[in-house]
Amino acid sequence: MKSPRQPPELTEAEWAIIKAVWKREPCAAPDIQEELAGQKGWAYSTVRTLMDRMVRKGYLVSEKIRHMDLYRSAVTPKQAQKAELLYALKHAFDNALTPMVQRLLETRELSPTELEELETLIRERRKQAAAKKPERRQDHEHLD
Amino acid sequence: MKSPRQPPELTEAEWAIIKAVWKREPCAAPDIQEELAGQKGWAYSTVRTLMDRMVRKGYLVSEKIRHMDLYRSAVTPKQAQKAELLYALKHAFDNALTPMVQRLLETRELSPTELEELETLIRERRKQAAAKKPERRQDHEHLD
DNA sequence: TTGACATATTTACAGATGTAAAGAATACTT
DNA sequence: AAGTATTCTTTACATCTGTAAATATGTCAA
Repeated sequence: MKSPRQPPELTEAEWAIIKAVWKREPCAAPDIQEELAGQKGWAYSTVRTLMDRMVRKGYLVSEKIRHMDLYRSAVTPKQAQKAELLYALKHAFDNALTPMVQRLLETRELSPTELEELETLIRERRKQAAAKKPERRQDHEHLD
Repeated sequence: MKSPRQPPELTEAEWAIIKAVWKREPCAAPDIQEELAGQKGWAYSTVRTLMDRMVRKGYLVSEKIRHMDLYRSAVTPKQAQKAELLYALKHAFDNALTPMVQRLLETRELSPTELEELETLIRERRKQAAAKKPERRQDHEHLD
């Protein structure tokens, strides 16, 4: 037996699908087929199969409206992104966050703007952390 | 046909293997089997199969020394980490780096130390970038 | 040389994934 | 009502992954 990449752990094809769903939900399979026709050129049945499998996995939900199946996402972008990051963090970096960011910075040339954004990001965090210093953290707005 | 997650794109099992190889290379399959016996409890033949597949995929190389097969990694940790990051960056974040870091910061509670490390990291980068400002970038020590 | 080990090779098999054709059902148009 | 377009359902199949038993083969100690 295998432990399938925990909660949302998407494959490349699944990422394509769910991104299209996020963009147009609630939506029918043919919508997604069209949406992806350009990049993927998948046949309707392909898209459909993928979507139904994703329903079984809990990434999407579908409900039948008369003759049609309507799909919606069952995970938010946030959740899916987080899962992807956790996967990388765990396997490629043994959960060490700093090295991960470091490698990320080396991964491609950053524009001054990006660097600035990042610095601001971190500084904000630091301010926050400092502010709520005396608190027993563990539960914040982690409702995603 | 399918485009297999470009260059090094490792599965969970493969990550386990290659990390063990990095730790002990050059090494024989039984070494790795032992090394992972604890966490994974894989049979020798399992480890062996995985390793040989990884050779075919170009993640490892092996050479026969008399009666034994010696394995080495064919990709560096850096390369593998980078590939993993690129995968996440591309699929989960549409190549937008800042959002990725942002999500990463929300992904778990960061210690003040970590935050400080991160800030330093970015500041260093910024300094570098500023220094070599007038250069036509595109080619640095990106030999990984 | 004969076992006993250590190591390698072959073969298997279930489940996941990528991809889709063909056939069935429903709805829309004229 | 018949034909056409739309959507769904079934079935298929190759490849990849996780997992390993069984078998063979080379090595070394007695």
